[in-house]
Amino acid sequence: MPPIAAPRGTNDLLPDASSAWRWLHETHARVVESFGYRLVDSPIFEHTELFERGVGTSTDVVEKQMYTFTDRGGRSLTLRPEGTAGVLRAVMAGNALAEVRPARVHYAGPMFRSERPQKGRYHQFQQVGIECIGERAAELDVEVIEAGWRFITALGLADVDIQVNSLGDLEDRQRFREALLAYYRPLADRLCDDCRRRLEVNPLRLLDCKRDAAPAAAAPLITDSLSATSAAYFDDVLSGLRAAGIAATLNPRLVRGLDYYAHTAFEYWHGSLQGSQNALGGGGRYDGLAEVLGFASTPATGYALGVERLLLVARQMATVPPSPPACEAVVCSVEPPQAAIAADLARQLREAGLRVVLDALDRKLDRKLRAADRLGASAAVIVGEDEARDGMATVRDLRQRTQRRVGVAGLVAAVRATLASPVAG
RNA sequence: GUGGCCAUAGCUCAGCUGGUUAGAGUGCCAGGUUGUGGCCCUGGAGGUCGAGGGUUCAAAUCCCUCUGGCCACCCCA
Repeated sequence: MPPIAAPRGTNDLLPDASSAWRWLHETHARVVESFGYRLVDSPIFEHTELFERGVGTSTDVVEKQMYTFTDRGGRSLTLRPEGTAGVLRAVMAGNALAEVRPARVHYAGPMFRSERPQKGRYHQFQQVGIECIGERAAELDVEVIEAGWRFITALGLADVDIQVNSLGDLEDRQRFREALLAYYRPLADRLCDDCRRRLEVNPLRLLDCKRDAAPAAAAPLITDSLSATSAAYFDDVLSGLRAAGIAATLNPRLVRGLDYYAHTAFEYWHGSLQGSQNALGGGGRYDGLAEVLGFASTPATGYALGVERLLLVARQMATVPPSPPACEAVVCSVEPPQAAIAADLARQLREAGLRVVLDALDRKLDRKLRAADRLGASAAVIVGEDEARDGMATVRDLRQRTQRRVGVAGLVAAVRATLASPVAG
């Protein structure tokens, strides 16, 4: 019988990988908390309706990418395909806005989409994100874009390309959609299959056809359809970005098709990401979402970033810090009779706050010291027959290859001193 | 969901147009005499060649199906 494999499109995080993840999550929390964002967590599954309404029934995500199941009460539940809808629901349901407005929250966790897996795209993937809920103001859009940019920069990823656009409000977009259709309909015969489908389903997507860029070149731009108010709002965002010293590329073809999106839309691009996965993540203003979910109309803005993609680039750029060693010290017995003493010394060191591995296995000391090396320990505590008899322990500095014998009472101090000693070479 | 490439030891890979007991490096375990490591030497364990079926005297090698990975597209993080 073949061993059971991991399900398709999932990843196991073994220790080296998970330390990279911890680094990323801690960096994200540190950066966005410096902007006053606080951590929230919402369920990994929700009522299917939340995503049908919150992501949009006609989108691919909802049409064919959701992991949906029926629970024992006959309710339809879905593993979350994205974070915003659930976090917004949680914040609104918890009435957090009654306390502080806007509410600034961040989150991190797994999302699920059953798309064909590829590098940087999985069935279960992780996102980190922030949401700023409760006010419509250009400066908040700028704040969100800046926070994401600072985070990516803190990971050591240079050359991030921020793409921004404005989708205007609902009326602007309606007007634009008509202009777009008026332009594209006469060209229908010359469009690729995908684009003919987009013409019906999601006209805004026509603009970034990858097969034939020619039709889009002369197409109308949303920026030309913006009302004076919307245009002014967008100008405020752009000048805010400039004032914050953030270089952003104006991209009039950057779109989001859903009705509850409004005004600012943006993506973080990185040159080393190829083809269809050029974005590290993106975000924008979604003033209409709360209402769609049945809550009081509430403006909001936020971003979501793909952890696998960030790490893909970080590994490529070699900015991921090395995994910390498993422990600081290894306690080795020399022969089986000293095993109990060694275990006791290990316990004392742990109680003093050190990270300690006990090696009381029945094998030769040289193997134990070699294993201690591989664990990355800086110190070894050796207990043999002599030490046991005299109530002593040998504390060895594995980096400097020096050692001294100390009384058991002075062990913690001696190990601490060894760990604090400078690394040779 | 559509199309293409791929799948050999824990890891990285070799194995010519089908031919006997499938190899290397690395890692792992052990030994190089008495309780001292990152190097070196020696030995050992570990693979039903992704799974199932077919062609053949003979399949890791050819054919089909499935599973998984990668790439392009759709879409997205």
